[in-house]
Amino acid sequence: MEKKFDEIVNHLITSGFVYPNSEIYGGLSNSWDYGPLGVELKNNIKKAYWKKFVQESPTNVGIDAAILMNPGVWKATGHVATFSDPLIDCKSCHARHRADNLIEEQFPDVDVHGMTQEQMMEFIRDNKVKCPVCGKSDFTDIRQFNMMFRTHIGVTEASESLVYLRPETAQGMFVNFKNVQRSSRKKIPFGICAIGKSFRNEITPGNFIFRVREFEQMECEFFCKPGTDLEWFKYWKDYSLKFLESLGIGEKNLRYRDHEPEELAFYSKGTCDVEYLFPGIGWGEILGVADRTDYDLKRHMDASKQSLEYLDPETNEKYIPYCIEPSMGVDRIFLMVACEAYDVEQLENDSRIVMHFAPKLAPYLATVLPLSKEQREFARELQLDLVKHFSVSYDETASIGKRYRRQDAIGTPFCITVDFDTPNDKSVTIRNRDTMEQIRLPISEVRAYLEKQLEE
RNA sequence: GCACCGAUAGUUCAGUGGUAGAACAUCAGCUUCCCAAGCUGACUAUGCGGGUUCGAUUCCCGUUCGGUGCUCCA
Repeated sequence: MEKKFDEIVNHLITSGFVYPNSEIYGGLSNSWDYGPLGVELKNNIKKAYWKKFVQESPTNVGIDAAILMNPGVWKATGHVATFSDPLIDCKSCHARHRADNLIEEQFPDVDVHGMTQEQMMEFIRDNKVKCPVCGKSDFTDIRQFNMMFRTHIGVTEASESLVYLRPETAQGMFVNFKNVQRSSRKKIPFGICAIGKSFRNEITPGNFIFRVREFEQMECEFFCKPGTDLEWFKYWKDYSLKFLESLGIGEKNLRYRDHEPEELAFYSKGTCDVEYLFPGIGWGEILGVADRTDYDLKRHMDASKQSLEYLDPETNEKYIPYCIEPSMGVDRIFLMVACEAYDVEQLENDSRIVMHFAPKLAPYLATVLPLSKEQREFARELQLDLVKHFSVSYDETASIGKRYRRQDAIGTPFCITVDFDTPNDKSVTIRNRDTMEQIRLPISEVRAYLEKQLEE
């Protein structure tokens, strides 16, 4: 059955995965909260990332850097200057344009990049640059849209205390390059990973949690010797794609997309996205692997006057490492996993929603259900025993069939039923959501069984 | 940011310038017990703020949120 994006969103909102932010006050645009099920799923995604990129990687280590950083960081990287667009509106038809693009398109010989905002405005006025939509030349002033959120340290709002909410976690890794290298005694090549919130004042957010202003990133800055960057680029590209596949995403719904030279970010020599085919929306970026070269470390060296060079102990060579960055959005992976898992099963007279999460991602790995309330004690005891090791819920209301369906709708892979025989044979029935198979297992073996399912 | 469209229980949908209905869901009781059974009952809604009016959920204005298109996407 064809999946509909709106229905998936609706299911996520009504069943406790995601809520509209500050809803009782009318909400805050493009802000979402994660509910009881959502936070479990999200944590499981992050756990899977950490396992794959840090714990199972012989080269990588992790850090957790602060959201607020010395503003010098963002001046050095070019984010303060470049991370903003000079936008201009046509007074006649209200179309919005980028001032630099307008000039570039109509006067290809002019070097817009060297122009200040005032110079661009002057140029547009003097040369009667036209609005490509209506052809008139009547524009508002240029307004800078800096995408970095600002706040202040201290109680006074003096400009000296201006700080930014980080627009990417990456810089926490770059500025800690030396600390990590020294304290962990890592040799090039090695990587630093982090999971954390980033903030961007997007002009046009939308599509549920796909593009939001506050989001969570999982990034890795992998440092290698200049000249080896291309092969590492390919390595992390493949590694990242395999990671997504390990979350249960079908191969046919994933693809690589190389960035064209003109769409490359200001720091990047080459970028390749991995995209997912969202139902009803189309291909959307899930992660990007970028060759950031030595751009960041070099900028930080220049600005901080600190050496971030690496001394190769074998060759006694000194160099600034190149950096390959696989970067992905937790919220986008969340949405992708939910879309992939969502399924509407047609039955004879009605239908039911089934979320086919991989066991390691499911909000609840299992639930314990007493067949009738007579088995309540046994069932509770088993559940309390299992929650020491897994996320396991309990439900005793309504018929057993209805309870199975509830668990299907939130993607619980295993239902453990305590029945009339359990007190005698000390066994329970485990139902598999995907195969619908039921097996009878002694209570003492349930834990090992679930353990095994998690590994697969 | 601009233009257009929309907003009624948790969900899907009725309806009305004069007491807002249903189904499903949820909860409780009875009953049954391995895939949404049944019966009885309970809970819950006109996004927010103004205006017109004797009276507005309904008409008008603003706003918020969402959707679509444009623009943008480091």
